[in-house]
Amino acid sequence: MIRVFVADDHNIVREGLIMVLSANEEINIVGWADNGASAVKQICSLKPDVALLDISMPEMNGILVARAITKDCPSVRTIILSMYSSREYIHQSLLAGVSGYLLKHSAASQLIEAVQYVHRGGQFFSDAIRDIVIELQAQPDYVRPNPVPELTSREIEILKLIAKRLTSKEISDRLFISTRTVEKHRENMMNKLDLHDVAGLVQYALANDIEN
Amino acid sequence: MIRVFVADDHNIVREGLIMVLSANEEINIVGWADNGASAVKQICSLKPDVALLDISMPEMNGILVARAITKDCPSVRTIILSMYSSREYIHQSLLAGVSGYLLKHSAASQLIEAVQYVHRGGQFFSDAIRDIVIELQAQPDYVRPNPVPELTSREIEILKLIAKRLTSKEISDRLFISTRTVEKHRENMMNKLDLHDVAGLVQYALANDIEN
DNA sequence: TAAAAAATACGTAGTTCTACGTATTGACGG
DNA sequence: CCGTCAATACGTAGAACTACGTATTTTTTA
Repeated sequence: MIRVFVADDHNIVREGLIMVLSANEEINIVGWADNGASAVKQICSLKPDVALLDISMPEMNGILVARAITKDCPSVRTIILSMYSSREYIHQSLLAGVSGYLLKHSAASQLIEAVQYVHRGGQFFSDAIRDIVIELQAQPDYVRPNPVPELTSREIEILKLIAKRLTSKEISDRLFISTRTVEKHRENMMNKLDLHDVAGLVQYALANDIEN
Repeated sequence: MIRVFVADDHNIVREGLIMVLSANEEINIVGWADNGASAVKQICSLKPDVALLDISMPEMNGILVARAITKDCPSVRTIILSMYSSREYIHQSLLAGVSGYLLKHSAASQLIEAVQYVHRGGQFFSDAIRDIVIELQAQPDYVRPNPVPELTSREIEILKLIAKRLTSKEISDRLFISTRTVEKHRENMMNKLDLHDVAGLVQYALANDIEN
């Protein structure tokens, strides 16, 4: 039996994943989570063989979860499950020590295959991203465990408003701080994330469930 | 038996949805599609009772599919399944004549419930969006079947570049046209879509699979 | 308690975008 | 052949953002 943990904040999607996985008699779902923090906590106590992690989750994204798992309970192998094949995500995932990266576009059979393969000690990547993985692993700086840039709570607060399309002026009015301060936070965030415009910040916010 | 059709381009997600739905003995999955165009074609020939439509799909997004279904085979009831609760999506969906709008955050049980409820002739909306629905339906202009704004091919071409974060200048250099022309296209798109900044355009592009 | 990080604020300069216009050309349909 | 639409281009004005700075206060942490 392969003991599997599933973390995805979209309930419908997660329950579907569990159904698909459970249909295979070799797989046993030992737990699930709908947010990153809870995933880390549970995974470290349940010690599943394989943890399937969605990237976009509240509290802590899947890549950060993988990083924490790799550090604190390296016996658990992690597979990232994502909608996006962005180079940056793949890079960060590799640095976080994942054993696989699957796209939600992949067939369900690949999901099973990936779990089995990774459980046997292999690495599994969707076709579409295999090339990128190889390329990244060949890079000399591959080892650099470039920490996923952390935003401060104030920055996140402001990012939420930016994601709602408020202007710096509107944000400063709402938070009773100066426009220049908002702009500075904006600037700091862009520096941390290596972004250069609002659209980038908004996308980052959406990709990391920084909303509401 | 309720005959259900599922359209979602993420294979893993779709197969999961089918598993979840099939587990209910009242529901029978009669078909599926991984893109909007194929969905329309199949739905109109299969005539399921209920069609579950993801918004973000290649070729044609779920809202456009719903619109086509409402027009060509109104006996089929449609439910939108989306990650986002954006006011605009909800508005467009209502105008497209959908019978329900579910968030992927909802529990799988809600999915079943929604299918059953809609099949019985009701409308089903996730909690988080019910308020918005009510508010929108109360608006005097609710009936206005504001056609989903169509972008011209040139506009889409430019939108792709905007989504890649090129500035108007960079785009104009690449397409050998004037910066002012690019800005005009930008302006026209924003008018059509009722958006007011780049981030909105980028999001629209992503939501409608206008990429690559 | 001393050092580091976070939040605050301001300056200046330049770039980019947004929102109003107008206008010409070519293509297509009626 | 006329009207409409798409694509092109330009003007002007102002708003908003980006990218460099510096600096003070508070909070957190080592």
